[in-house]
Amino acid sequence: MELNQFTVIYNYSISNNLGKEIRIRTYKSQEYILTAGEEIDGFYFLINGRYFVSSQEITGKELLLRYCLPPAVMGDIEILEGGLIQSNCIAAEPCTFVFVPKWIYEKELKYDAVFMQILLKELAYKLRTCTISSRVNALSPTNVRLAAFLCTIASDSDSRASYLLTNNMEETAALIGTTKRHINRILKQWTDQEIAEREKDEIRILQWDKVEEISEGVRFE
Amino acid sequence: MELNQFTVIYNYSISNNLGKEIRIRTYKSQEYILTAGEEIDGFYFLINGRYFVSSQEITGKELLLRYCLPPAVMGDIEILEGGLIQSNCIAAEPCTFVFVPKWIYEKELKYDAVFMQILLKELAYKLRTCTISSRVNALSPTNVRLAAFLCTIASDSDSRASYLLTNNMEETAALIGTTKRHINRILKQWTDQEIAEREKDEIRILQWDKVEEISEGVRFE
DNA sequence: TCCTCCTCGGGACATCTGTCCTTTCGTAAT
DNA sequence: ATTACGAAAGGACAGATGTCCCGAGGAGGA
Repeated sequence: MELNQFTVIYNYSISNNLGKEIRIRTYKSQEYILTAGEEIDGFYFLINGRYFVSSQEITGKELLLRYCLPPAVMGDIEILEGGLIQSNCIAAEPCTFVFVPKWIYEKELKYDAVFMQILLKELAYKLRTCTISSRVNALSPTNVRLAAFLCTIASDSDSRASYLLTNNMEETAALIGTTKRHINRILKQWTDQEIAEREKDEIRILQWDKVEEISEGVRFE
Repeated sequence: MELNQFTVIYNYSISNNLGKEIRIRTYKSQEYILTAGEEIDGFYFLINGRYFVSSQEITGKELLLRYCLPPAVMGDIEILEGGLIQSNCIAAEPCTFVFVPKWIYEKELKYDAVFMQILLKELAYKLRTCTISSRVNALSPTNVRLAAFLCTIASDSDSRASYLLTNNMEETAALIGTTKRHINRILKQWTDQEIAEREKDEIRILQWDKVEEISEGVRFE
């Protein structure tokens, strides 16, 4: 898993006496890790926790782009293109990163095939999923997106029980490019049709086959 | 410009006697270069022409993702992630590519830092622009998107005369995630307000400052 | 010239979706 | 226990947007 990444960096750190330059950085839940518009200082390799990436319009509106689990890399676009930070990255739970300062990359890692392969895979993955969610958000109405979202998540983990927690609703809404209000509207329809039911602070899906059907086969992966 | 890419590949081709494996491939306007779901056979480096990339939903609906000018690379996601072709790539005008078979990449280029840097930059660029258009499409109403689109294009070339040709309308609509009908609706508003005017088969912007204003500062780059 | 076909602009309509606001409910402090 | 605050669900409304469709005009063939 994430050890691959760590291994590469670790090897470098000993073979080049750079161990003291590579740091572990930790963030509390909800803490901003990167802020759009600021200067990037290096690569961040997530080895523990979960963060989300959100992109902001000049107008202030915001779109949640994706959740990231280990292994994930922050800072790649910025360092490769030499620009400012593109998106806000916020810890969704306590997060631990291996931090590699930019100058180490410029001096050493830039010419390391293994390290570059890691970056390439990460970028290819991000680009593929970004393309998909862009397309899904643009083309499918919200109920399809919501169903597709649930099906996508459900195929990862397999506890097909209660995915939507009321707390997540706002984030879920942002992730599929809509509002909490509208999610509620759809959920109301579903509960009326007994596809789902509400409980204290969670929404339970009763008929996955219906949700599957609503999703029209659309997925986020 | 695109010679950088060609140079790397060219160097390899002589130093490794691979010249005969690297081919020039040409496509006619409107010809499919890559078709989603098929197997990828190598990298394609655009050295001449223009193509567009469109992504298709299972449902058949389609979203135009971007136009590509030289230098641009096709096949990166697929080869790096080892999957099938993700999107349709269609020549918008006659196109010339340098084609590098997959096995040459696997055997040689995979370990070449310069080649990998090219891929990294290309991927970073695509990811950045994909993120932006995803966000803009999701958050801004269509009139803002259209204005932003025009402003983005206008800042590239500088003939601020007649950007929207009636022929392009369908594509333009797909590119900003809407329908031709709706573009027409907006254009009607603009002509009523004398922001634009229609001519035979083109739309001329009369007041760029108004378009600028409508765009709310949103851009696709 | 006339007919046919095709495309384009735009009318009519339905519906999707966001915003604003009210009501309800639960929690925590007094 | 009571009160006050805040969060959540959902009603009402307006606006944005897609679909369907029709009439007009242009291009090409008979």
